[in-house]
Amino acid sequence: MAKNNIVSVSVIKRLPRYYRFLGELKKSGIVRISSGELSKRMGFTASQIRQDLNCFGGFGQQGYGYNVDQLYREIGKILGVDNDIKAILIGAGNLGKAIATHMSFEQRGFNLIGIFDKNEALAGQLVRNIPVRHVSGMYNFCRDNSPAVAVLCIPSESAKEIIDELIPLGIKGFWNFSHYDIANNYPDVAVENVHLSDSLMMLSYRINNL
Amino acid sequence: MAKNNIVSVSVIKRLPRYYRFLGELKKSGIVRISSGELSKRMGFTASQIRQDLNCFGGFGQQGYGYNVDQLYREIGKILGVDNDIKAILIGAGNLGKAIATHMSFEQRGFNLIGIFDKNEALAGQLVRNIPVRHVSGMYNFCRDNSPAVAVLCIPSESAKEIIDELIPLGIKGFWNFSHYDIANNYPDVAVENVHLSDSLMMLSYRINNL
DNA sequence: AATACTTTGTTATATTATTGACAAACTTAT
DNA sequence: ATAAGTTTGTCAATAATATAACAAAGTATT
Repeated sequence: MAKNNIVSVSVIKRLPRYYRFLGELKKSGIVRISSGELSKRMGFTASQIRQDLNCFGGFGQQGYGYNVDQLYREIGKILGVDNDIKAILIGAGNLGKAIATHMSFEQRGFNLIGIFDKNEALAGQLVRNIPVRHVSGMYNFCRDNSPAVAVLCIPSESAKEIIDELIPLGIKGFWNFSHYDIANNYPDVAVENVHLSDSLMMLSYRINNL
Repeated sequence: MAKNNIVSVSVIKRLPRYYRFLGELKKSGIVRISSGELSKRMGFTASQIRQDLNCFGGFGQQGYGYNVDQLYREIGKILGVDNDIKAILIGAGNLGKAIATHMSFEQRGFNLIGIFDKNEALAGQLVRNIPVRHVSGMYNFCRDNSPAVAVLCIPSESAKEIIDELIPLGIKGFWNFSHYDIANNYPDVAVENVHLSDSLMMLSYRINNL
């Protein structure tokens, strides 16, 4: 009973959080939950929860609520956690290495298949059992393996150049940790900017205004 | 001419981005800019830019626009980039080490003074020239150095315990990379949740819905 | 089987955020 | 000094988002 209406970003942003909380509930052995109870635990209003979920279909049942396991899997499906999207990571500095080793890519529907850096000295080094390659090999690698996503852990100066190289190679999504703002003007390309510095500055603002 | 009205989060979220773009403009040697020109470069409407800036004061001048350097410094002041907030980091795993070495804390108003981990084996190891300490020493360290911010790079299981230990020790802000959702129910504590997994899942959603 | 209770899906309302419009104030050029 | 051209700050209009309200459809209990 999935609805084909365009779902607003405000709703999409909350989906991973639902997924996280439902995962916790599952672990606790809770099998059913009402929007009211979820509301108390998550800090959203029950009304918002029901409305959010209804963007994708009627997963609940009157008088009963939602089945935790079913809802968990439905949201997982919406978020594509069972996909197997091939991804490459560019920039094997501190952050790049940490993202490569720290993130559970498989659990989120991704498969990290290649790591690149412009520094020749890093070539051959293993990160998460993946050999770091020099960026000069990126073209051939993409042609042969056709990854769909690029994780950018590079300085902002290199960003535009790398992006312009990757899009013709078929990259459909960027997970961007660089300081550079990827303009959302590439058609049919998904962009998720992380901007850790922005986040830190917002914390700074909030502390100064407590 | 600063306004004391409560500024909405939607506005606050855009401030670091303004700061970033103004920094770039400064580097390019541009000394004045109109909201219209900024609008083209940043992808916000000119109206929004003017309204955002006016939450904090009238920084512009009719017929002229905004002075890039002045505006840059004003926003910097609002974001507290010249502060010297003492911070500690907990969790010296892959991500913790990367955040410690990668982030320009000083440029954002922070001063990283201590790193802690529950793993005894890491104790003494230098990260960004700061020795990793065992978490058992956190109490004394905070009493003696009174940091105001804690960067959490720990597993979600440990999060609640660590938070409950740190708040009585005077921590006023959390930069939270753990999977745990810090409820915003601690009075006078600022929280900035990063949730990289959520971000990755949103990218997944977007790619699946291109 | 009937009644009381729960809880959803959905529509209506309220709130918040963004965009548009324009007078007032300044700049620049003549 | 004057006139023409910019561009802000602000108010008004529109759009987006979140909350509240409630009938319909179920569950649980007797």
